[in-house]
Amino acid sequence: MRLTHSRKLVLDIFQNDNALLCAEDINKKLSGEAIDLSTIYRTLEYFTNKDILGKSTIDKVTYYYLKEGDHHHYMICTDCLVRLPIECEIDKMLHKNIKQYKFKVTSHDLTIYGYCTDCAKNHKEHRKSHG
Amino acid sequence: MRLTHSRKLVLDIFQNDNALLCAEDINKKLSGEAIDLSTIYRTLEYFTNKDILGKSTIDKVTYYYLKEGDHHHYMICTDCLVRLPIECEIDKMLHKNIKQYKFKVTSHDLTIYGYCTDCAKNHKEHRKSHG
DNA sequence: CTCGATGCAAAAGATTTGCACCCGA
DNA sequence: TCGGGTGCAAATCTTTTGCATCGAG
Repeated sequence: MRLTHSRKLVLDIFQNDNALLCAEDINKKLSGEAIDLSTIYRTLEYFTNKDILGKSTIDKVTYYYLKEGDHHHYMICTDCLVRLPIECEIDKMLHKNIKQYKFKVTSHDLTIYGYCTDCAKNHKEHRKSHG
Repeated sequence: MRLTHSRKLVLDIFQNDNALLCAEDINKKLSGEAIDLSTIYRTLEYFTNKDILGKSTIDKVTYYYLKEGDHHHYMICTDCLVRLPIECEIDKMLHKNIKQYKFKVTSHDLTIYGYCTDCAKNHKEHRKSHG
């Protein structure tokens, strides 16, 4: 494993910002020391193969995250895009389905959409002021 | 709702073939009576908004399916695209997260990916035959 | 020194959009 | 008739790839 300059930079970003990040996000966070987008993609692929990063696709865009711990799901506020992590109990939930169908699960996607406390409040006020 | 020629054709395809289909799949199945791809996309979007079709994304490609019944989630075989319906217990699973964060859920997406019994078997054989 | 890593530009592939024309209700 | 539907071409957007050069081990 070659620990090149680019790879260090990318890894640092994930370590300083424990979030879901897409290639473009990383590109922006590198404003000072630019890395080519294609290199970023290759680096993300590289770390994913090494099981250092995991990935999850939202709306045709692939987001990556540090694979410390289990996996991540979020409740996403569709107003302010804040992400609130949730504990995943999918495996438990699926248990009987998997048995019944003898299905071999390789991955799953789960995302919850809605409003966080603040945005829910604003929405109510907003709606009031409009009738 | 305007039931145009194109829309009838697309709907027919889903009714004759209860499967996951992407825009390109539909385009191919229309070999006789061609519809422009952009129209197919617009038609699929249209039916999705009308809640007649549901969609699910695999590998950056959006697949559509007839929405029989209200709230369905599926385990999808990424080899043969067969769909196995699963009972949704997300609300139960989220209960404590929602309380903790005071989050107002509006919707959620859940899809399970993996291999059905047959494809899992083929995969194993495939792997064997390659080493 | 060598081979993998990188930058650059261009390609690929799915999906969207602008616009003029067409057709179903 | 008229506003939504359609075809065509071009644009968009994310991601991938070819190739010459660079640099870590």
